Amino acid sequence: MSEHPRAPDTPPAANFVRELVLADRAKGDFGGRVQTRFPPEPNGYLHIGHAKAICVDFGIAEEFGGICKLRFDDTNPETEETEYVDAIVDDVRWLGFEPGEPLYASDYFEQLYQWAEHLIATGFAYVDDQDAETISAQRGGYGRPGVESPFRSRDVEENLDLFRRMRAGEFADGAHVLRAKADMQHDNMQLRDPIMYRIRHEHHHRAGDAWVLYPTYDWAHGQSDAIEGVTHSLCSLEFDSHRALYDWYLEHLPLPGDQPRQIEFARLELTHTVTSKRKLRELIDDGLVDGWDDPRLPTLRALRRRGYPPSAIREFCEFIGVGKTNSRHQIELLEWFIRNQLNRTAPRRMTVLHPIKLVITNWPDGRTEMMTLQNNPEDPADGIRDVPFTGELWIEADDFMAEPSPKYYRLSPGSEVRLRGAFFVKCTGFETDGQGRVAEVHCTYDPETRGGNSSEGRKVKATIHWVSTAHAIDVRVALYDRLFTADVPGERTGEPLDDLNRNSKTVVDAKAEPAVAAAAPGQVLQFERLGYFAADGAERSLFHRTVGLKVEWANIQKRPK
RNA sequence: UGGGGUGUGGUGUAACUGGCAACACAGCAGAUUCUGGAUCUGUUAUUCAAGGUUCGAUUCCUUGCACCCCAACCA
Repeated sequence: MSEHPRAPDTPPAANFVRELVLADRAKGDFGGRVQTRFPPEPNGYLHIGHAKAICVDFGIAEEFGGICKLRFDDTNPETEETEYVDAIVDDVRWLGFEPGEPLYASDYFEQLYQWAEHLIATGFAYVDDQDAETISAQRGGYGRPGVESPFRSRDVEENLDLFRRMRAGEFADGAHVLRAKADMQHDNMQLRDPIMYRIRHEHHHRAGDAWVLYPTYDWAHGQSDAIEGVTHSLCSLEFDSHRALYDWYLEHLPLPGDQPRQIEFARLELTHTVTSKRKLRELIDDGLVDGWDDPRLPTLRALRRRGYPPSAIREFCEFIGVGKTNSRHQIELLEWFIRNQLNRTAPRRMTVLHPIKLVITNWPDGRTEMMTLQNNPEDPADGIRDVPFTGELWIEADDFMAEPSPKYYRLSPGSEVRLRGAFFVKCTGFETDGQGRVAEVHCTYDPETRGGNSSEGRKVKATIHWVSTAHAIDVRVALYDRLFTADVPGERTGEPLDDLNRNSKTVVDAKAEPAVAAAAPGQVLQFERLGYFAADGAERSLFHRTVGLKVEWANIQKRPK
């Protein structure tokens, strides 16, 4: 792992979860043990928001010498699939954590059932015959008490009988539910006799057809924690009001060990993107992006394809900390961590995205010379390579201006620049095509500057990249812009898609130096002066722009004259 | 409408449980540079509001205000 931007000997940033765990240990709770879990529902792919949760869940456990397990919260057979299970395990591992053998809430269905009977027997649960609408209406509202179900006083024997027959499959979906007998007057709506079981004649991705009775999240979650020996059950803020119910269930059960503690923290949100499963799915289903691994998406699969190093994502997550404040981090900060990492590790190559021809008029006809360039000036250990140089090169269209604006110090008539690692060249003229666009730039080179330095100490203000036209290889480069133009997609209208950037992807045909052909699938290169680019995992010669370099020039142009 | 949570520069996060409000990103200025990158130096800017307690309040008290979550047989 690379070094953290924080000074190495400063203690880890304060973090309220860490402090709560510390306090529990000081009290001797849980026998000093720390165990957490990462509990995704296998109904979609993991995204950057999950990455933070994973870092927190695994991170806290690791920090205290405890363990963290991956548990699938697969209590709803309608939406869950094995495909997602495999992808999630894979993503967790890619991020850099060892999920071990995954656990499944569905493996606890029998124990959950037994505990449900225990609750019935002790008078804390009952079978309700009413439909969802009626139950919802009886629940009351904010500031209005609920009214009790007419089935609430059903006796234990009848409840037990009905519940067993529910399990046996005697009833249709929705005919009965099992409810906790808590408090219909409670200020916290979660405690107004919540549903524990619903009947679903549905195939389960793991349990198969063994059950028609499925536990709800609230009934399954804390109990699963208890079964596994979880000590600290970390979840996101919206479950705050569920904590009372989490505790209620646990307090009414003969637990095998200590009662786990739920702690809520703020999830990660980023500007210019969305993480809701519904929106993500919509983008894909409507063909607005090319699939779950489209590099514009915040899914882990997409970020991986785009070339984001997992270690940089982890550093980012550690850096932003853990708190209870709802907030949205600027995507620029994440990108800073990505660049910071890649700058040290990505080999440099030259690729011209928008080529125009540069002709060196005093270069000997037909001559090729090999220029030696460092693979990474930030890491001399990365070695050197030879790049073929000739009298006809591709250079970036942006690197020439027929009428240079103030402060522009690349190529323009009469100016001299350095061709990276090669020679100084002086512009002597240019040709335009029929529409007045620059088609070809002419220059002369100074043979005394071979390697890129003038012997008499002459300086140039700019260095540009180049590719010999005779040796260039053709590559396709996908340039990505923000998927959403607004910081907070949907903030104005309530509909994120209203802020969709319709031009978030541009694919250009580019010219690259020969060494680019050797890029391994997934490898990230720095195309000099342009940014970082990841070789596609499947399509050779396709590169995805991971992130651009910072462009000072853009700021210069923005400044008032 | 009842309950719960949260408010610190432009953004995000800290401040040893009352003692000079700090760090990072972004911005600006300069140095340096064979990437207008990176690096280095400097710099602008912050405690939701109003009261109170106190020698002293981001921290404690009171009252407001703003935002988020909760009335799925989703998680």
